[in-house]
Amino acid sequence: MALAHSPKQNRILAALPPTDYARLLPDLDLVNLPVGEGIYEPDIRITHLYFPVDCILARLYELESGASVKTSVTGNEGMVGISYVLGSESTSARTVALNGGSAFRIKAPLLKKEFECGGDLQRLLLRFAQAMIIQTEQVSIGNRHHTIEQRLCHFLLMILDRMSGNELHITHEQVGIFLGVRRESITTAAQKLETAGAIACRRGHLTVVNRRELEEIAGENYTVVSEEYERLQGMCKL
Amino acid sequence: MALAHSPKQNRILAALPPTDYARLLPDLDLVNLPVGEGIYEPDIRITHLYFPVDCILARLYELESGASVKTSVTGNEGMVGISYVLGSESTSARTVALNGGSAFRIKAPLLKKEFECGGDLQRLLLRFAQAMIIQTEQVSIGNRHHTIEQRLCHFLLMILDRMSGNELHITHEQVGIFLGVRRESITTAAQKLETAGAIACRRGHLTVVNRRELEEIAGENYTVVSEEYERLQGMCKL
DNA sequence: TCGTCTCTGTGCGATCTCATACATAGCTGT
DNA sequence: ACAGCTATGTATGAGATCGCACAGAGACGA
Repeated sequence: MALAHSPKQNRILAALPPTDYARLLPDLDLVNLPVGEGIYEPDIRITHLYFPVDCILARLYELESGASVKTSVTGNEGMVGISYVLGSESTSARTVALNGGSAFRIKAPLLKKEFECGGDLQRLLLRFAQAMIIQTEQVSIGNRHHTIEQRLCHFLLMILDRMSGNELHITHEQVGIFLGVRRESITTAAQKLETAGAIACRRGHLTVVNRRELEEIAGENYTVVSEEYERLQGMCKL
Repeated sequence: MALAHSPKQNRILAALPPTDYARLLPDLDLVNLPVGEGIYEPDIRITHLYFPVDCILARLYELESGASVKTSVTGNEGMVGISYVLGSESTSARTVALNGGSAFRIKAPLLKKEFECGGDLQRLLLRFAQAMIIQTEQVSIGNRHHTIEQRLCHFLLMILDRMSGNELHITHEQVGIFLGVRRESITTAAQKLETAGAIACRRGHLTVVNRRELEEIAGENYTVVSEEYERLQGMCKL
């Protein structure tokens, strides 16, 4: 059900034929992205693309009112900056590191050129774009029809699928920013999940102790996304 | 601000170089899609792709609970079934005709083959995919942070941009299905918009009489999407 | 013209979430 | 150990939306 976490390499890069990978390698820089680091800012030209290795990045919208909401998260199953490849040189969302870690960085035009060659890289990136659309849609559905508790479960599962271990270093406040709700609502929802035996909270930490329970509460919504990502993952295993 | 409606042809097809278009032409069937027609159903293999000419198609999710919500709409600025091109042979959403009309239909593998040649068609379709991501994200933001009244405005604007004329044949009930809210909520929201002089309602009809007012109420949300589509449209004018 | 069906309008209590305010608890550095 | 800061817990009233119930109004065929 979950993406198996394969540490220390990005899956798309790992799935490339050796010759393709070798051609990219000289242009790939391994960089460290600390938690909270802003990768892209609204309407600022995209210059580099990122292949997460063990970090998790989130696409975050901030409204004029101060309200915010994440639309998708990406770990080592994908690439950040896909919109550049699709033909947009900037977007109106921020991209921030939800979980710190390393990523391979490459100059955007270089990767786009490789993409346009139409080989496995293209195939993998398009597949990832599709998975991202599905994820974004599921978040949208959740925003409309699910309770905060359910959305919290979904959010935790998405993160869990993209990290090793089961302990998150994150505050209720930060979770609230991503889900677009108040900190107090997260506190309340987290308490319910704690009572249900799904998670354990400590100041600034959140540990998932019963993944199955989270899936139960999240409901059908999570299944759809994970299935789409499994198909993507299947390709990466080629 | 709005996509200018250019009747009787799909914009992506119109933007293709004559030779590319000529190559596709024999495989393009002009078909009529009546209102409510289901183009794709969940988990059913996609066999054909559609280039709307004067119909509007919506991507609609239906939950087990019976709740529903649309995630994006597509008119003659795009293609329906983009997920196939991106590598998914089915999706878990339905696609339905929100507004009846004609569309060019083509066998999916044929179009994909042409896409893989990497010319202008690829460039245009990727750009459209990007615009669709932005649209989906904006819908998601609205689902989280906007009132029903605002979302109704956004919805009407998205449709208005994709049709000729300003009168929609649609019931409150149907609008409710797309926005994922009760029929009564649409009635109430529509009344407010009518009082504000933005729209006029008759049984089964909804006429936009003051577009500017709708934009005003919809707020920043609409601007972002329309800007992205303007960029796409800019490419189609090439 | 009448009856029927669909669409629209309205009211009411329940629920979820918000905004605000304030209290407590856990780190951290001196 | 203590002060100060940050994170978490709790309470209250307001607002948006829901679910349900029912009333009127427009279309349409018998």
